[in-house]
Amino acid sequence: MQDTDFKDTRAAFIAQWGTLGSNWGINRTMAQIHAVLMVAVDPVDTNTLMAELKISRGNANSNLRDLVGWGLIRKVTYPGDRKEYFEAEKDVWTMFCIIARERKRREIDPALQLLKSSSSKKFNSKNREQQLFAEQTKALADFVSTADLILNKVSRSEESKVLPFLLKRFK
Amino acid sequence: MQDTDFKDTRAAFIAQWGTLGSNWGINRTMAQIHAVLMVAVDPVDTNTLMAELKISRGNANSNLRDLVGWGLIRKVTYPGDRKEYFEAEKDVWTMFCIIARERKRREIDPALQLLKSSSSKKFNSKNREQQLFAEQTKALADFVSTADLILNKVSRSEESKVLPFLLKRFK
DNA sequence: CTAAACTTCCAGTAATTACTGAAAGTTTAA
DNA sequence: TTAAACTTTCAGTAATTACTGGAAGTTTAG
Repeated sequence: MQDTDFKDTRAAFIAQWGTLGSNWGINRTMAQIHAVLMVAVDPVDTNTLMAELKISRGNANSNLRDLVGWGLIRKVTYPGDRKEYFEAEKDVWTMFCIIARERKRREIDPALQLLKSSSSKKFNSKNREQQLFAEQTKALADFVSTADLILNKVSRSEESKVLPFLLKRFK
Repeated sequence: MQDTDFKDTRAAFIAQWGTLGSNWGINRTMAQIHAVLMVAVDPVDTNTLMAELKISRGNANSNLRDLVGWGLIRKVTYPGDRKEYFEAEKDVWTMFCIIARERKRREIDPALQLLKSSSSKKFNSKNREQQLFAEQTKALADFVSTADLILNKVSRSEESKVLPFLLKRFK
């Protein structure tokens, strides 16, 4: 493959990863930085990212901070070099587990708490509206709890144990 | 439960459902309309939604259209009444399957197509950068394919067959 | 201590996304 | 065929979210 073709392929991948992210509530730039780091042979410094993605220092800095916060990338420093470099977790299963756990913590847990507290109130059983509300929030709470439990457990398992098993069961 | 308390509980639920939606790339209003309809005893008309959520006719109309497009709600009309009413699919498992299938179709499929085409290019095996790119996009493509396959199969199963099984296996 | 090399913060601005409201369109009943 | 009752569209605007760039902060070497 020619270098120019490779550049195009790589650029398309980075762009698409950005789109995917933004469809799932993650900002485009953050997802793109992640994409660049995932396919980088060596750790990359801020200036290089700024140049590659044409973004400002502030933007790069804050998205890098967020990615470190997620645990999807880490800072790397070399002795005698003051610059910070960044490298991504490259193992796809590990990435999946990190994302699953973080989204659980940040979004599912609070929602679940509200669903549980909503559904466990003392409702007026003579009131059809209250009854339906109780039923529906209970059903949602149960579903989310169960899904959460499963995801939780799956994301603590080894890929080699979970995926082959699920595939066999559901393929 | 007093009516005023119930109103608060219901309002908190609707607000939270909106937040949850917006964290997952679905606009707040659309999620809130969905919440209102999920806990509504009878089908609801546009004017009622506009009043409850304090939104304009245009906003209500376009979000209702989108929800119908997702298959999460449907139009209901009554003979001799010109107004359109809307009711939500209330079964939680059915909702989950609808959402899973739609997001697959709209987002996963296109991403997967790019990942597959990226990873299957003829790379220069002497070039370390191209090699890593090939490996990484292949790993992503494989993972997404597998996850997609599983989700696909799960979302076509009956809740009563899937969840108890998964729970038993992973609890 | 001081300056160079770098990182972080943040007020202001740009870009994106969502919403409004009025006008145009549609359907139905008489 | 008309007008009332309703739905849809869309240009303009508001709200939200993301980004820029410079100023302030931090670290390190000499």
